Amino acid sequence: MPKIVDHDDRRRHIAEAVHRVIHDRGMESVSLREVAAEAGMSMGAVQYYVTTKNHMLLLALEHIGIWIGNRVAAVAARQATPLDLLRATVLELLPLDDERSYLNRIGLAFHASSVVDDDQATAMRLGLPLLLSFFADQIRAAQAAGQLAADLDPDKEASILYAFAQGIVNATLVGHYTPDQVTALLDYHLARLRRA
Amino acid sequence: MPKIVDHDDRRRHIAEAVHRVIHDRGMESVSLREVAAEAGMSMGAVQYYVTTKNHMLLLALEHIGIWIGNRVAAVAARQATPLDLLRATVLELLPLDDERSYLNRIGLAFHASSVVDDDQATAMRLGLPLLLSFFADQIRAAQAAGQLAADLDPDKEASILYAFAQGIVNATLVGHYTPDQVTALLDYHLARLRRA
DNA sequence: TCTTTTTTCATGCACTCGCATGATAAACGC
DNA sequence: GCGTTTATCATGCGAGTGCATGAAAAAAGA
Repeated sequence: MPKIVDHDDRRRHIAEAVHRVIHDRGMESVSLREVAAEAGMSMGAVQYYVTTKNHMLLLALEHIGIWIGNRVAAVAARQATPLDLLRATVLELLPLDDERSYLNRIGLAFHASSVVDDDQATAMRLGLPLLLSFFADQIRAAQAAGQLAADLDPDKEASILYAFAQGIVNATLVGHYTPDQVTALLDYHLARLRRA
Repeated sequence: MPKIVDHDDRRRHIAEAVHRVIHDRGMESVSLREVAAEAGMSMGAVQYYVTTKNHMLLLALEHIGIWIGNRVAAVAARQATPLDLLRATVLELLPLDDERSYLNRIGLAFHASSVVDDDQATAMRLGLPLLLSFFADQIRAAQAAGQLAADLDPDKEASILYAFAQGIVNATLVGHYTPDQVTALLDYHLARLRRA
């Protein structure tokens, strides 16, 4: 039996190299050679695990989704009340520190790229309903616990909350908001939802 | 005296070709040759009006800003009350028909590109404060007219409204919302602002 | 017609791109 | 050791990249 390598590990290694290239030099700088150099392996080795450049990008997109999902799950496990959970989850999606900025830069790049690439768009849409229904569930729970006004439409509020977060991400990444302003905006909006 | 050409017209022609390339084939497909072909001129002619590829992109970005600004101004001139104006302006920014989708596709591409290019980011930030203060002014006017709750923070509401719009744009461009859903979400949010 | 100035164009250069190929290298049952 | 399978690598190919250059064309006053 021959040399055995952990393929998942290798793919993750490549995906992370793609992430760094996108973050540092932008989606336009992603090439097989550039990623190989960033990953510290030869271009041929990258090709062995990735059939095409598009495949490589899909891999990187998939890994971003998993990464964000894990972060959200980890934060969710730490919160007590539905409202805390909701707030913490939204904060987790915003570029409030280096790691979240890093994730959001890459996310925005893929967002734009997905507009033109159907496969990426399909992958992009995967996580969205999950997040929205998660938001809606927490809103419903918060209503049941008397933390949020009873007459709110949970699904619409979830969509608005997510859209708000995404819009803030866009604006912040081009340098328009500071983390403090972002947090203040979210809290202002959440405070509004407590009133009937 | 030699052949005289309207430079502004030529630049606009080039900028529009860039727009079409970005819309149809994505930011990655923008090249001097591709744009020249799209504009129906030789590559040398493009180079005569545009010193570098970056310059070409900045030109296209600038023209998008002007285009959107004109559309918003045109819509604004047509509305009666501050609240109608506010709603119509937000709707104007959303991808509710082909032309607005076209504009937003290009806008999103530049948004992502701006994260990595400082010059583009600077250009991108130009229009934002204008739009936000415009929103805030209309909110204040609507409050004065009794159309919106008096205890709203106009600046924060303006930021939230803009972020909401941008987030909806992102989600819609990857195929998540239909125009009807988008309009319903906006009206739901605006209705909330009427209550004290 | 000649000049002068503006505009256009074709072409060259050095480089990078995605992808394919064929030769090695590494690992381990036999 | 051998042989088989897995993994890695260097290299080549055609095409496309941004940018530079110098020649040609176009237009209108002299």
